[in-house]
Formats: sequence, structure tokens, C-alpha cells
Amino acid sequence: MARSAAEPLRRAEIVQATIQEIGRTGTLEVTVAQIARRAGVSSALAHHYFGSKEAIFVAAMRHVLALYGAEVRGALAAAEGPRARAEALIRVSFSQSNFRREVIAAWLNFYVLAQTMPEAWRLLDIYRRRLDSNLRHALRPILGDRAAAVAASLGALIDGVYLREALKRTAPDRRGAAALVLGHFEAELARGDGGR
Amino acid sequence: MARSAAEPLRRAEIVQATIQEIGRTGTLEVTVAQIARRAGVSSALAHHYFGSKEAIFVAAMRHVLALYGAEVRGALAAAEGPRARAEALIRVSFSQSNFRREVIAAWLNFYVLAQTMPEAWRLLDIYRRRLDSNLRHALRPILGDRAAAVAASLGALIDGVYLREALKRTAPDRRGAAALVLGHFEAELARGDGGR
DNA sequence: GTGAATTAATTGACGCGTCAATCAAGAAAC
DNA sequence: GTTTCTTGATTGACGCGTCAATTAATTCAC
Repeated sequence: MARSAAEPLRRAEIVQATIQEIGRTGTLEVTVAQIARRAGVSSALAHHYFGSKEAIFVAAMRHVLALYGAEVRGALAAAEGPRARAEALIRVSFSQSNFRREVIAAWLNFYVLAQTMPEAWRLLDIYRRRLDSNLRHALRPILGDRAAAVAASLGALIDGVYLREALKRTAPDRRGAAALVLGHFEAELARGDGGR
Repeated sequence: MARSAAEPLRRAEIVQATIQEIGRTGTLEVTVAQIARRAGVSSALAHHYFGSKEAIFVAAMRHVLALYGAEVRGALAAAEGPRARAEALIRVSFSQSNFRREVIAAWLNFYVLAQTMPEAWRLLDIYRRRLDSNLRHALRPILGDRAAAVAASLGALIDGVYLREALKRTAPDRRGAAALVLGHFEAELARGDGGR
């Protein structure tokens, strides 16, 4: 059979173009034609591979979430001790590859997409659950019963920082964003007579 | 002239319908016809009064922000002392009228709107600036130099709680949301040897 | 190895639905 | 009887998804 490796390549290009277009416009109101043009293919091909515009968006979400998940695993593997694990989870959220204009814009719009697309909702819910779970796990040894509450707080704060970054005109300030959340973390540690 | 008080009335109805439709669909992808139908008028009338769909959205934003602003002023007026003022600012964000499904959904979508509409961006920027300013003012006497950082953290946390609430299927939990933010506030207070 | 056969990759054109905005005209108020 | 209020009908643009057809790659018979 005539099986070249074109399909996975094209799929990846289209997914990449989708994220960039969402980043450029800041909206989900991008046409399949725009995405296809940026990917250097025809809109018909995009439909051929993904079937629908919604499916293209879902693929883009999966890509972003997968990248994030992979970095999380890497960071956790390298972290020694509960506190380091919690800090690693925070830092990953503001890593070079995740805390970028297009990715931030994509996240914001994925939240909107989740309002109408069950599949998008499911994906975001998985992300949230996993982050909460990871945080609780890391915090339990140092914060005990307060672990759950602090995990929820840190999770919401990370999302909030993303949201606010989406409004800024300037380039994302990874260091500042991470410092803000880490500062919050330290305040909670200090209070709970944390692990110092 | 035939100037009954119809115009302001219709405008208010249309604005209200806009917020409800955004809440129902969770998106800005609502048609003028849908909004008009819910307001009990024709789509032509909506255009007659507002001129464009964008203008309708802006009016809806102004409404939400104005309501929030009014409650903030009321709460600040009633609060005695720096700490009470800060707590009042937090509580207002989760008040009965602000922390509702439709309003939360509207906020989320206003953030998206701000990506493409300068006017929407301006309005959101004013909101953020004012909240930061109010918080810094209240915190300065008890936290000194740390006031700015804690204000930024609290602001982002509030936005993050809104964002996460937008994903939930259940009715908004005002008490829980306020408790989460207030809990973090206390942690910062305890750390900075705050005002007790 | 060459040519026919088979399958994948890719596209241009376009139908069909949708929607924002306009317009011309009727109803109501004063 | 003029002005505001209101609408149904219309339109022009646009975008998703489809389809028939073309091109490129790979296999296989010999």
C-alpha cells in the first residue's frame, strides 16, 4: 500500500497552526481556512484528517495538555521531598513552553470551549483533577489536614495568573508569575508551621 | 415628541437578556436574534438602539462592572479599619448578585472579548486597576511593603476562583469561594504578623 | 527494472445554512 | 400630523463541510 508518513506530520502541523491562530486572534473565532492556510494546506485537507472544526480544537487541546502533562511528570521525577514536589508543580505551570502567549490564549479559550463541548469539558476536568491530586499528595506530609484547602487555593491562583496574563499586552513574565504563586505557597507554609 | 420612557427600558431589557443568553450558552456566540427574542423585541430594534452587536456586548459589560463597582463602594463605606476593608473587597466579589452563573460566564467571555475589542480591554483594565488599588490601599497599613504583592495575589486568586467556578456544573458556592480567598488572606496576615 | 494497478494525499469549487445589518413601512404616542 | 417606536422582510457576506477529480507515492506482476 501507499503509506507515506504524511498523515501524522500534517496533523501535527495543523494542530500547531490552530494554537498559533488562536494565539494571534485571541479567540476561537478562527476559520478552518485560516488554520489551513497557516499550516500550508487546503481547508479540505484539514477536514479530511479531522472531520470537523471541533475535532481540530480538541486535538489542539490534547496537544497542549499532553505537553503540560509530560513536563509535570518530568519535574516530579526530579524533585526530592514534598516541598520540592509542590514547588516543581508550580514552576512547571510557568515554564518556557507552557507560559507563552499563544498557549495562554489557548487555555483561556479552552475554558470557553468547555462550556459547550462535553469533550473539552472532560479534558479540562482531567487537568484540574490531576493538578489538585498532585498538589494534595505533595502537601499532605507538610500541611496535613490543610493540604486539600491549600491545594485548591494554589490551583485557583495558577489559573488566575494565567487569566490575568491573557490581558497583558507585554510579553509573559514567567519569573514574576512563578514568584507570585511561590510567595503564596510560602505564606501558607509559614502559617501551617510548614516544612522549614 | 413621542418620548415615552421606552428607550431606557428597552435598553435595560436587552442588556439583561444579553447576560442571560451568554450565561445560557456560555459563549459569545449568541445571535442578536436570540438576545432580542429573550428581551421580547425584534432583532431590528436591538440594532436600532445599540447600532451593532459589539455595542450590545459593551453595554452588557458596563452593566456588570457598574453593578460590581456600586457594591464595592457600598461595602467599603460600611467597613471599619483596614482589615475589614480588605475583607469587604473579597466578600463583594462573591456576593449574591455578582457570583452567579450568568455573571460568572459573562466575566469569562468578557476576557475573551477583550482580546479583540479595545473597548472591552479598557473596561477590564479599569476593573483590574481599581481592585488592585483598593486592595493595596486597605493592605498598606497592615502589611506595609508587602501590600502590593499580596494585593496582586489576592486579585489573581479571585479571578482564578471565578474561572474555576465557570467549569463547575453545580450551583456556585459563594461561601466556599469566599472562605478560600479569605483563608489565604489570613495566611498572609499571619505571616506578615498582620493586624490582629 | 518497467509498467500497470492500487491506494494515499491533496485540492478547487460550491451548496447550504446562518447571521449581522438594513430598509421600508406600519402602529403608537403626543 | 409629526416623531418615536417597532417590526417583517431582505440582503450580502461568510464559513463549514462535501464531493468529484487530480496528483503523488508504493506495490507487484512479469
